Amino acid sequence: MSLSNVGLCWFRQDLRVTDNPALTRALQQHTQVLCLYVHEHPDDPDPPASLWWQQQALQDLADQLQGQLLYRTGDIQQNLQQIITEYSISAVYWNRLYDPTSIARDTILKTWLGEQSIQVYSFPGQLLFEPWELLKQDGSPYRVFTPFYKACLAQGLSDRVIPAPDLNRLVSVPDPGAQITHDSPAAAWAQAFGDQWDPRRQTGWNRLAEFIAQDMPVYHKARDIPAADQVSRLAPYLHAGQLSVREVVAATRDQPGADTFVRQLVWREFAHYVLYHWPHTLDQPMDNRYVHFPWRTDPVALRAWQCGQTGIPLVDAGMRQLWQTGYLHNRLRMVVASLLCKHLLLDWRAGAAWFMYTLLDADLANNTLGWQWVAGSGVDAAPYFRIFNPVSQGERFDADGTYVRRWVPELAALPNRWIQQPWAAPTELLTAHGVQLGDDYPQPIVELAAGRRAALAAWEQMKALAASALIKRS
DNA sequence: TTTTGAGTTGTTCGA
DNA sequence: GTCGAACAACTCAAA
Repeated sequence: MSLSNVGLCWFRQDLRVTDNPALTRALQQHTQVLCLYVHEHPDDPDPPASLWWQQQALQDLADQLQGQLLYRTGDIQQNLQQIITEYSISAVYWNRLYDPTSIARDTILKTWLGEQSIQVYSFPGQLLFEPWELLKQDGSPYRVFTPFYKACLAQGLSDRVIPAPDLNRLVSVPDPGAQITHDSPAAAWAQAFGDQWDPRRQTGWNRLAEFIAQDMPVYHKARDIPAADQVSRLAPYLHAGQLSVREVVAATRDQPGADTFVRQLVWREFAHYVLYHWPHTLDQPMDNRYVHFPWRTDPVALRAWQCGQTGIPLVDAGMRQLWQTGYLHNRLRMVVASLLCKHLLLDWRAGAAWFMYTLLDADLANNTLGWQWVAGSGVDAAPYFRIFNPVSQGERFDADGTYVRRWVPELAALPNRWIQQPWAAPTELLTAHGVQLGDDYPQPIVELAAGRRAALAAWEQMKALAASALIKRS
């Protein structure tokens, strides 16, 4: 096989052919293009749920490339070195990522490739705006969502989508029909995902059309009702880059309800923007005072939360939905996170790690922003006094208990009056409906009013500690 | 330059 | 039962 003028398109979180600037440009510049994916950390003994999605998405991408996707595992630099020689690569193309680990890696690779006279071209593919494009008048980055959102709208949300290129000049790879082999989460766990989700791009695209027609017109209200499930469910497709955010914006443009939905897409944008400008927020609070927050360590409570055994029905329903489906409705993400950080005073980073492990859409930037928001330590965070009461939330957003009954079947027989707070129900009523608290269903792990007071007290304590630390320093 | 008002997602208390 | 106020501190943009 003679190869000349070969470009390498390195796929990362852009597992698509349409609206893929790196792939399109590589095909414009080269007579032949090699498509590559490298799974950098194989042999993870306990892979997260999102690896299941990634594996399926890769297989789907390989199908779209008529099998011509070179799949490798292990160190990226070593793989590139070998591939460059083997395939006579003269230039490398990729779409940019904005998390600190990827930036550090890509920077090193760019220098290293340059030293070998290999051209490197990187492109904007993951976001609507490059994070350094949107700044305040004074040249510094936005810290508040709404001004950021307005700035995005003022710039105009691009809906220019690059059509799928002609793929008949891809380099043939050995064994193109081979399955993408990947370490995947435990078989039984993955099985449950397969029952719920189809990670192929076309399915995501179909879901988008369905969402726009059926759900987006009422999205502003219905998105808060977890049982209604009238949300897009596109996050995993967006995270893997099977759909580009520009495609989604373009499809929703001028359709009823688009404003509210696009605002959510801008939140995704803001999350990546914040992580780019303040990479330390990955595990450090944006608000310095929170360095002094008195987080507790309580593995038993953390485990109860993870397993959906807190004895608080709405929270347990959410945590079970998360574990069983790799997905959690947005409102429940807030409710369960608030219970962990506020009532239980457990470190948001423990909750964030669990979400990253269990969510099929596990996205570092979105997850970090969300948790810091709930904890109160982040950019434009929830005020300290906003403590979600899972009973009130249940009565407001799951008034007929549909969602709780779906995921906490042991309580299904209880009347609406008590479904959100079985501990308050008369014992004889519980007995009559076959519920023995502490036996069929746990006693609540925390008394909600006391937990709220403890959270407010912890906040006062943090303030005092932060103030005295400030005095000591000055 | 200074001031002002608003800022994703809530709860409780008291009138 | 309903309703408004209070709950910090800071950022940002417009007036």
